[in-house]
Amino acid sequence: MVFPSAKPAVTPSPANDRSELTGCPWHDVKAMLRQVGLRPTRQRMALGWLLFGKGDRHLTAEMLYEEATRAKVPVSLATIYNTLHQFTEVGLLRQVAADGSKAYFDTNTATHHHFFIEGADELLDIPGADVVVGRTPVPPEGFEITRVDVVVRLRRKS
Amino acid sequence: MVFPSAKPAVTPSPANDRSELTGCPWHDVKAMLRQVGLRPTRQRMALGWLLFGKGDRHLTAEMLYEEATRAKVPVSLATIYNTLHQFTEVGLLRQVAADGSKAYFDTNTATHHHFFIEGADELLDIPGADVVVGRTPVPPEGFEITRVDVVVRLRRKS
DNA sequence: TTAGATGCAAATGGTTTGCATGCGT
DNA sequence: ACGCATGCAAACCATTTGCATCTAA
Repeated sequence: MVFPSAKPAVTPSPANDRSELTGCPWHDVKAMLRQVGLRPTRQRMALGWLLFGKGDRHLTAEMLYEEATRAKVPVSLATIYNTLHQFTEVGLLRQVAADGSKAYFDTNTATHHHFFIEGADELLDIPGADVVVGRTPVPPEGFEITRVDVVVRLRRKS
Repeated sequence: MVFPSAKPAVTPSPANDRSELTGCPWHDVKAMLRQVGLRPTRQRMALGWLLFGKGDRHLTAEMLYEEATRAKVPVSLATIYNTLHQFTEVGLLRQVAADGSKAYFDTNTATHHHFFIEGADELLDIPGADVVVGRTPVPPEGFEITRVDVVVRLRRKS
């Protein structure tokens, strides 16, 4: 898995500025794609709609693929991966390495952290500033911090 | 990748109690294996020696495999994986999901966190209590925290 | 002797790639 | 029309599994 988190966004305008959004999903998604410099194609529109149409979500490629299929949107898995990565590069999504085996994509790109439910492999946002990283550690000489990931692993109480 | 972190150790005795260790690597490893209830076989001895013979380390299966090969220790990759997981189950190692693509095994099983150097895919211990998780978040009803993982992602300064 | 350990090779699962075809602009 | 997007299948990589063979107790 490659984290493109350090790459510059395609456009200089902040990808999270959704001020243009009106409430009409199709118009919104098209505007959003234009804003970040991605061609509003059929499948990108549909995936954007699925991803951003219902609040904050944590999805794997496979999940989104099934959802698209269920919604009768014809998309190949390869395109799902492409789209997920492109959206991540422009800052519409954030990739999370919770469990090592698969990549999760979070529609919430604000700074926040996660619960990870072992076994169920489910990812949950930790509300608010519920985890305070007290003192940010000093990086080694010559390095700078790109991100701090906190994953609180959970298991069902016995 | 499956985290066996919730599994009980094979023996009730604390796996990290290395009080029996003397300084002689071979004797030490044998004692360590006996202590956790694992048969001291040729390859487990060799791998234990490679893993614990030189301070705290962060290894992937592939790295350990190459190291063993270089050291003229005949081991198959499958055995490397088996051994790494067994050692983890008994608490001699800790599995870290830094980058999502491969599993790292840390010989330091004490509570601590990591730097992850993007690109180089290198894992470093964050010294001391250099990251303080201020307020541990309240887990959802019915769940308990098994572990808190903090990964500070780094990139070379421009 | 015998349960457990090992090695090999094949199977898996998630993800990526190459290339011919399709579709926005 | 042009060039980026898409779909498909094959390629990839880390990891796991099945099974025959070995080996520590």
